[in-house]
Amino acid sequence: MPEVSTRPPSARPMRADASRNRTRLIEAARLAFATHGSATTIEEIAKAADVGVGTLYRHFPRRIDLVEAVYREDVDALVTYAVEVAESVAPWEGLVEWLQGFLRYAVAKRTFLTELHEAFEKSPDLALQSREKIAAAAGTVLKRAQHAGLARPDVDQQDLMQLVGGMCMTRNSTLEQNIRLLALVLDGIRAPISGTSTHR
Amino acid sequence: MPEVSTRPPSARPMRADASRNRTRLIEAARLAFATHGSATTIEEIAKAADVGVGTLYRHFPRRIDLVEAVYREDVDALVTYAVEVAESVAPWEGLVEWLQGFLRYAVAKRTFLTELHEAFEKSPDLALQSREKIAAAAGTVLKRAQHAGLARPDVDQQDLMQLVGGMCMTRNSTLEQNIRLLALVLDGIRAPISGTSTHR
DNA sequence: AACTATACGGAGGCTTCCTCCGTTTAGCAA
DNA sequence: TTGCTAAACGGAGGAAGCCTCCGTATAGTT
Repeated sequence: MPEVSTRPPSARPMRADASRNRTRLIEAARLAFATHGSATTIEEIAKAADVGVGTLYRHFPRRIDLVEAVYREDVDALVTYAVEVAESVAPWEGLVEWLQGFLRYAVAKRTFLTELHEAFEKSPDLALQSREKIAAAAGTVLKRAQHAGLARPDVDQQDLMQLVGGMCMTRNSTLEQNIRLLALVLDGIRAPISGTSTHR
Repeated sequence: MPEVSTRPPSARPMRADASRNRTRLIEAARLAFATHGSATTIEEIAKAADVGVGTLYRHFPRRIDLVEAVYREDVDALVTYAVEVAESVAPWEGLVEWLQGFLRYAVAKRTFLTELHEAFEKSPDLALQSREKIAAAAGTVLKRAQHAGLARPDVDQQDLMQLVGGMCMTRNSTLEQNIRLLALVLDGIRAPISGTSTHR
């Protein structure tokens, strides 16, 4: 995991101080959002990173750019996790496990998700991009289960994430409740066993 | 539906001008939130109601109080709808119909829901109260289906609304997608038919 | 008609956002 | 090392929204 900037590689590489500040800003933002949610002020982040506001704005012209930088790493982690699961766990169990991992992430990052939700409102693009990545990850594990004949073929990753992602959006949901609801959803997704129903 | 204030009935009734302004403020807020979502400014609402900001703040000290006033009517309508459905439609079909009504509401009010979501963050109380009312409405239709043996008994109204409510929170969901997902959820909720599975 | 509790309005202070531009410095070349 | 300059820094200050405060107006009562 090289400490690399998110700039087009064509241009001259970023100056050392700039690159350093960029990193510190993202870390400061991550901490601040996790602590104060959407009540976080820009100045607060700049201060925590020991940098002037001007510098912050050059790196991240809009608040959402900062949110995105923080979020991107999380999304990548979820994608990686999907690949790992697909390589090491049986199809149906892999699907279940990844979805549970998703729920754990969502609950752990609750405070940050609030900020994220607001960011999505102003710039639908960010929502779209990350949504696609996550959907792709979900697709990885879902399709395996479908090919194995264990999940209904008429459900796609978009639907799945709309459902599972949605239930994380509500503030006062516990991990336990979400896991329980996931089980319900999975009952709806599981391919019907031909012949006798063995529900539960 | 009498045009009544939300004040404790013990005190002297509100002065006529005050009551009138209160009503106008709520209507202005409803329109503004529906149009501009959470970008709505307080001053904008006051102006639309043809009232000074001072007056607005006396009636609704916190932004959220205004949001709540608008929201309360919507919640009440959903509650009423649940009762109507319970009186005139068969148990399972009634459950389905009310939930579809809920989805229609959520999609139609999408812009307002954004504002609502932010309001919930700052004051969890509002979230709780209305959540309970909606859950009660859901309970009305859900319990009928359960008593008729058509819905799994181990699902409660909280879970149901967490699931169905959640999927409305995402910005880019269409009514069609939500209806489709609802069908999926209902498949998970429907009591298993003993003997042969007739899924789909 | 007079009285007063109740309500109104908007100027202004406060906070946060974001831009602009004078100052500093990293990195390079001689 | 020294000098040069493109790149980066920083924070003052204007813009915008939030909310309070208090002098003014009026509904409702006697």
